[in-house]
Amino acid sequence: MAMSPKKRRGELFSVACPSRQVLQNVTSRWGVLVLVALLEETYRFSDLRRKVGGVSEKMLAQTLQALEADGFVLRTAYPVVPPHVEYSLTPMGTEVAHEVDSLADWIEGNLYRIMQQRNARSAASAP
Amino acid sequence: MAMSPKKRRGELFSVACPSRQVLQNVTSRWGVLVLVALLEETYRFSDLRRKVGGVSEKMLAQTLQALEADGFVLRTAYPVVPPHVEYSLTPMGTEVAHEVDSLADWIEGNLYRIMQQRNARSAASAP
DNA sequence: CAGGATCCTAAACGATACTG
DNA sequence: CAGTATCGTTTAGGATCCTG
Repeated sequence: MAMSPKKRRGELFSVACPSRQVLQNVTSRWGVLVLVALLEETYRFSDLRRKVGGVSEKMLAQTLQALEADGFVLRTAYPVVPPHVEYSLTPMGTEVAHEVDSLADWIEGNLYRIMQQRNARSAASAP
Repeated sequence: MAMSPKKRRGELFSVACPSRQVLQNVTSRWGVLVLVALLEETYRFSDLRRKVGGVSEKMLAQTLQALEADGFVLRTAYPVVPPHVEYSLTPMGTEVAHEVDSLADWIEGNLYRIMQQRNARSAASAP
């Protein structure tokens, strides 16, 4: 793991930075959930759809394709009938997934705190 | 700080999980950039708008309000004319921002790898 | 300067139906 | 089963004008 003594960021704030698209794929509404789910285990399409509550077929397919194109998700299709397709994380995908997982973890772990903050504010502005 | 030895997640996959909304605010297109920017320093509205390339007034205001409601961003208005408003991170905001920053860092640091993966795939599917 | 109000377009999203 | 195709709805997002 590289240790940079200095933060060398600035590209991200540029309109044309390619990182932005990747960031969008990874942090999209369903992208986050798919990555976290696949971190636990390999899933078939339908199982993943059941796992990730609320996702439509279309969005799941779309999300998986984007993540696959970025090299984060590996799609393995077994030539049988009926079709059997498995989705898993690539080594690179596992790395991002850990980052995303860490963020999701923080939020879930601090949800109570966040909610209190929220209530405190609405109470203050609505006496 | 609580130390849970086990991963206690699953709520996140539920359609009604409140974490999802917070996650959306934090990982939204502009939310990420705002958090990372404010991690470096405090910004005024217009300066932040210049810093975050491509954001419109409306979206910046909207993003800041969402992050403020979640208790991540502190809005400080000085009663002078013309108006002077500063945005900074709350202690809690600093914590999430570090998570987000870590993710953004990973992506920027691995962008070359990701792009190569992408090119390798499009070359493979288009001979 | 910091936004709110308004209007409008493009994109995201979801439900359903259909196919290999 | 694992999608694709189509359609209608909703939301995100941007441009512009306006005000304290």
